Amino acid sequence: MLSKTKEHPSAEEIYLSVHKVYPAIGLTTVYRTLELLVQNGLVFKFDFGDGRARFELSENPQSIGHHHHLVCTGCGRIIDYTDFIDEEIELLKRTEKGLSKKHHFTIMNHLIQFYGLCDRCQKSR
Amino acid sequence: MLSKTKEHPSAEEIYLSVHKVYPAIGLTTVYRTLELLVQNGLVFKFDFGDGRARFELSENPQSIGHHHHLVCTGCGRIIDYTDFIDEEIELLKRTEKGLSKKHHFTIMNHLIQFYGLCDRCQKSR
DNA sequence: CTGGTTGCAAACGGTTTGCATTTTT
DNA sequence: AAAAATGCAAACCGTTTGCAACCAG
Repeated sequence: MLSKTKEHPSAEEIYLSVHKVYPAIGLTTVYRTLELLVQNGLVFKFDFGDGRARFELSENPQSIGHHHHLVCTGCGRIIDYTDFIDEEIELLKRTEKGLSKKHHFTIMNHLIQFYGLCDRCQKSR
Repeated sequence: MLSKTKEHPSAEEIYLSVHKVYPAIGLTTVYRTLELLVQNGLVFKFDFGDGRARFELSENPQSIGHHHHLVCTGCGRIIDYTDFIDEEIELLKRTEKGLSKKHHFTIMNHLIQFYGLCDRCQKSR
């Protein structure tokens, strides 16, 4: 029913792609369905601060599901990085385990973002 | 000019508190000023996915400026945690250094969020 | 006089909601 | 027939923008 068309599709992008297959479906239904899926942990909802929510299926193999970004606070550019992931994952696993136990949370995903200024924005000041 | 009234105040909360001191100021000016400050790296802008942006001064001593949260995807509850921070900081410092060099980013802050279901939301399903 | 800052009100854009209709059981 | 799901249009709400008034140099 939900095809994975993009890395982090927005609700509207999901609507458009689903609409191709089921032209009868409306944007409202997409929103309502997404809300359900998110509440049941089947889909994750992220917010990169660009005004629209992003969604992603959580059925991925473990190796995926890491959301590590560099966000430029000057121009809003977002860079996905994959460096140092191994070390990070190792620590994150431990941290998740500890946090789950202590706060009685079932952790299903995580988001790591570094904020700063990209090369372009550093020069332009 | 900007008083630090809360951990992560929204634009409107900032407006209200500034407005008490300078009743002449308008919400628009707050937004415009915040945008400037964010672009110059003096203030950080976060998004917890609740529809409004959150801001925080970046003039803090280094030990602060860590934004580590547990976010419940069921009910939206946000828990600030401080466990495992030391280990994380150690890794983050290394990661930041590497990323800065490789992507020519000046990293000034970071955000770590774990998504999952809190104890309440696990039961209610 | 010129350029920048401000507040107000209107516009904007993604998301949510009310409600009548359709579908499902 | 009752309950659930759907689409449409309107409402919502945080944020942005156009514009005229105001202020600074």
